[in-house]
Amino acid sequence: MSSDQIKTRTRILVSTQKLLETNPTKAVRMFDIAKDAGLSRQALYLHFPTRSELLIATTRYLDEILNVDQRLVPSRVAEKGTDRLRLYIEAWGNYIPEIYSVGRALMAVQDTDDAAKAAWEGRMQAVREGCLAVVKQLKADGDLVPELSTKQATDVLWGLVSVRMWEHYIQSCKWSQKRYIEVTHQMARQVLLGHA
Amino acid sequence: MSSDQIKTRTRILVSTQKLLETNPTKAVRMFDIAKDAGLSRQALYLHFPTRSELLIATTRYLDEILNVDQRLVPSRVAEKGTDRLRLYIEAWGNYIPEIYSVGRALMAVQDTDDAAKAAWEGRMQAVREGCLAVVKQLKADGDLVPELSTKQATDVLWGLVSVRMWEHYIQSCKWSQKRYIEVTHQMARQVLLGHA
DNA sequence: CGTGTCAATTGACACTGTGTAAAGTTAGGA
DNA sequence: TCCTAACTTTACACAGTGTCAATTGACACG
Repeated sequence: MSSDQIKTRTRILVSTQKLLETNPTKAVRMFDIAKDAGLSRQALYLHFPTRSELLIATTRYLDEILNVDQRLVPSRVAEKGTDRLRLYIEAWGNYIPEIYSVGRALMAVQDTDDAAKAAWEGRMQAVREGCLAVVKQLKADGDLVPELSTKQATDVLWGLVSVRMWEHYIQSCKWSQKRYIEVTHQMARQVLLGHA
Repeated sequence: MSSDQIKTRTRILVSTQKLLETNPTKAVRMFDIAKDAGLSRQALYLHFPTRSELLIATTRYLDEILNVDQRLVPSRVAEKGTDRLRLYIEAWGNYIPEIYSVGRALMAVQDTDDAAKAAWEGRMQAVREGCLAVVKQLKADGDLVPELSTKQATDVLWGLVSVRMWEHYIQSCKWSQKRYIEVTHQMARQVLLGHA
């Protein structure tokens, strides 16, 4: 009974992710998701109160099955700040493409839905925490360029690793994921450490 | 007759800009614009075929009355590449806040409207041209860091001065416009020239 | 003075997509 | 056998965009 409910719910989440992934251009409607998950549009509302909540749940689900936390462990345990910086950019930067489709949909509804806005901002705030930790360690190591305050440095790094920047390099500039990581790392070093 | 038509059209454009500016949070509907411009919602369609076209026309109108081209002249006539870089960042970076409200609305409909997408991308492509010109001059001066190709350097500068980055620093990080310009300039120097 | 034209109005309607509501179906478990 | 949970079908409310037809009011021209 309960395990069956979980199955349907999961099926919906999987369908949502899949459709967002495969239709980067067209809008994915509740109807499309329902069809793909094999139930009626109305039945979706038995599991998720609104489209926004469904999108939010899908990002959470992705975070879970893709193991964000675990991916960030290597950077967190690095001893040197510079290593931590590199590992953080690699981990998060390589995670972005996996959540981008859903993230994009979530960003799109932020203007019309407060819950979606809060969810996405919370998500991004967590990224900022990661940046802050990196910056603090760089500072402790005496590697942080003196002109930048901790807040400024964090905000700068946060911007460099933002989803929008990834979007810019990958979509608008057609860079490879590999180059994106390299250049972002290079830029972060140059700006935060004052040299390559 | 004709001048009267132009007046109404302009009134609509002004209302559109004004409403987008004053309601950064809420969606501005055709009804709202019509009310503000003092005519019926349907009458808007006598001047603009769709909401997207209205938004596009509004950005063009803004470009015109705010004199983008003229603002970019100083950077274009600079003799040294480094001066050109600074002047470009100042001119464009200080222009962004003036078009942001409309640009934001235009970005928001890109998923659903191809014309809007093309218009905005064209707009951004023009910015890229500006970046390219800056990079070429830096390279001609021998000031460009050797690791970056012209394309790479252009894409990087393009990203640094993108509307999304401005949004990030001004909205998410609550930076002042002044600091935004300073830090962006600093970052551009560091990344493109290899030093501050 | 009448006529034509043009901007705009009013009222009605089609369409899309989200979300709600009610009544009925089906399968499994006590 | 009865109950319950999950789901279905049908129907509808609502918002917002875009279309259409008939009408009005002003103004210019001969």
